[in-house]
Amino acid sequence: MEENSQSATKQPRTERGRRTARAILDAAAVEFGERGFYEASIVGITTRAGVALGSFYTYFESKDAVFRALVADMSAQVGALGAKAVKGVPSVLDGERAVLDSFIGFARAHRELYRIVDESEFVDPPSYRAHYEGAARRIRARLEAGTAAGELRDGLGEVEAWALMGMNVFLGLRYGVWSDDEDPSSVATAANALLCGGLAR
Amino acid sequence: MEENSQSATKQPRTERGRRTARAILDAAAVEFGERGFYEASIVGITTRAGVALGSFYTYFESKDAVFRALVADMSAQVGALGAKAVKGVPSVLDGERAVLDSFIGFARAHRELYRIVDESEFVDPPSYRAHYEGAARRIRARLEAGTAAGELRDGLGEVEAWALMGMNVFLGLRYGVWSDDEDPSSVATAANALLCGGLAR
Amino acid sequence: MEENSQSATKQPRTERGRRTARAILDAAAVEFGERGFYEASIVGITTRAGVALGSFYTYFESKDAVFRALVADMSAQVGALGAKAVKGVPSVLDGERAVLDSFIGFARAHRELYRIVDESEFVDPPSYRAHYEGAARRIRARLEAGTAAGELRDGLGEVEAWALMGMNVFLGLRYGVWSDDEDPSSVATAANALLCGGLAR
Amino acid sequence: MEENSQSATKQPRTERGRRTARAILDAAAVEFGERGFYEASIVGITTRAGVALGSFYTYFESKDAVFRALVADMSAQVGALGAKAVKGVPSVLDGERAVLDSFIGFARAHRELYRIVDESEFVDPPSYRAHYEGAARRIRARLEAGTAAGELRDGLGEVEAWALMGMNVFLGLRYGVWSDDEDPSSVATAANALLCGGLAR
DNA sequence: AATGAATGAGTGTTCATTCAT
DNA sequence: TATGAATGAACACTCATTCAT
Repeated sequence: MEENSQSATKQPRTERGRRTARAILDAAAVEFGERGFYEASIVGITTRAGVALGSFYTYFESKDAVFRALVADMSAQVGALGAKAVKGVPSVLDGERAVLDSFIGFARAHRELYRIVDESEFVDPPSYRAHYEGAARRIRARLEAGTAAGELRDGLGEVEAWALMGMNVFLGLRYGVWSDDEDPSSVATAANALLCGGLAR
Repeated sequence: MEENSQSATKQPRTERGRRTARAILDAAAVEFGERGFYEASIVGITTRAGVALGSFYTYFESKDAVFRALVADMSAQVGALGAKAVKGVPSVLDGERAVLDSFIGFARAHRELYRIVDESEFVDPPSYRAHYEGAARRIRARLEAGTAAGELRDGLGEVEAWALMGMNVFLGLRYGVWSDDEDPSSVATAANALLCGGLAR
Repeated sequence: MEENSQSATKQPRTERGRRTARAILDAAAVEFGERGFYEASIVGITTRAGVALGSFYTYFESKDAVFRALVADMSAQVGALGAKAVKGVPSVLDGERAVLDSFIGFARAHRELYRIVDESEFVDPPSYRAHYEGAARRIRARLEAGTAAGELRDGLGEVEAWALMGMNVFLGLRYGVWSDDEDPSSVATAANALLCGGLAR
Repeated sequence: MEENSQSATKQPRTERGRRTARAILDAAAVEFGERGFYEASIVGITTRAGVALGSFYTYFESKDAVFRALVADMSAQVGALGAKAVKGVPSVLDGERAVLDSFIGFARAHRELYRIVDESEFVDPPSYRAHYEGAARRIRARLEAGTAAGELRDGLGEVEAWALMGMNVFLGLRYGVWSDDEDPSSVATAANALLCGGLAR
């Protein structure tokens, strides 16, 4: 749980409060990840967190509010992950491979990611849009930097960013969440070949 | 609504029954599309369909059952759409462009598509997997045919199919459902350039 | 239960439905009368009515809605009672005595009256105002008719109507609801003497 | 807030404690007056009082207890008000006019009076009875004194006391709490005319 | 086939009260 | 004394599903 989950939460004023709030947020990630937003229940969350039902409402406005906090948090984690992956990699294309590689690994370690982020399309559409528009913006910035640096061709923009994001998301689902038996870096390499030179002979 | 929605439905025996069942299924598509599975209600569906609440259960086992029928139906429509788009197009790459082009148009005309198909990830995971695995299989078959025909390079397989599918899905969301102001064929052309030769200079 | 309780209720379409709705409304009068609005519960009502919890919501929007319906109903009953009491009595002062007499009797027979009408001051102030403003209006009309007929003195208006209403309400509470041991007509006679000639020697 | 609110309160031992207790009691009057007993909350009270939630229980047993303390307090204030109004007025009838006059003024200045006293009918019936039985007793004593003094006729008793009290209560509600646009003394004069000589021509 | 009344399990949320600090 | 975190009982309301007509 990173540090940007303050939205819609009632800030704890003591250390003990901080621990409780954290326990609830972590438990919520597990509960939502396992059962989905609608099947999840507040008692389910508080039971997992080992606190009383009422304590939930000491720290969160509502079921929706924790969910939103969680989406925002995961969104931030994914963003940070990408930034870290490209850090220090001079080639944009290599950087994108690293991004996908680490993303697949992350999806494996956080199988709740898709359950939560994707369900925000139904629970809180603004969160969903914010997540994907933010990710697309970051990818686009990287592509444009690649063009500026002479590594990538001209004219790259939003369409290419969304195409690349779509690739990553589906490969993360298929090879991160749905199965463990492919090596993330082979998948990333294969996808990267497409980015580098396309599919044509 | 196409004709393959028999799964989990109780087949009507009279013409009147057929009309009622159809009215309910169409209404369900609207209700689920507008409100999502969990917010949708059976009364909402029957009210839209102009029939009594009880009539719903004359034709469908349960709320889940209509939903599954709907997903299967849309999945089939999308499949048929792709098949139609590539029909008679000799080049695989051109075919893929046509697929994306028509898919964006379809998403615009059927904004409920994503609301329904994507939500099956939470409502009925098998439907969701079936939808995407089926689509990936069809794309893969086309790519392999391209390789066999000498148009595409060797070694294309599942990864490329999923990458391509992810591109299409996200471009359909971004340029089909979320906004109308780009020309589908320009989007398809830009994405196709990526497929043809990648992003590198 | 009189016939003006349609407000905020979902009208039953069958005879069976009508019976159920009536049973719920009657049970609500008992429950609210015994426990007060806030201590009363919907299960308490439906249990008394011998129907399932859900059936409550088939006929009433909410807990507030039944309560409002009940207040309106009782208000109408009290109004009708007064009209009936003065009917055919030529003297206004005699009529007012008859009104109080029958009102005390009514309060005895319907001990829930005060619990319900008075609590509307807190649950639904508009209902409360409507009840008392309506009653005051009717009393005032009778007083003015008395003046016009030469029986009562000039200048009688709202103040006298409210004064008279206050008397009746408190005597109804004291001698109707709180104790049975005074004869309603003696009370009414004593109060009427005050109306006729005041308290002075 | 007068000084007789000790019932069911835990007496503060320090000056600081006394201030806190007073702040809470005053805040409770406002909270109950604005929101009614059931909608009022302890946090609402402590927030208004500017103290921590827990401090409430340092000075009061329970929510009911503050409420009872408040009712007792207001009851005493109203009683004192009446005593003061008749003080030094030789005529009982003039005294009663003065009582009503000052009572309407008091109701204007303390709009929470009715909200609190009347709601005790539902929250704590003994408080309610005590309030009205006490007031009736005092009125009755004044009337009997009037009879003894030869100013009022014989046979005045409980019925007349309750009648008079009912008048006052409803006129206080109508012209004190619900509207400001009548002059309290005109209202009191009109009501007094009724007491003096009745309504007949 | 069609209708709509009846059912009751399920759950989010509130809030008085307790208690460790 | 003062604080505010923790507790959990209680309840209104929803809605999928059943079933008598």
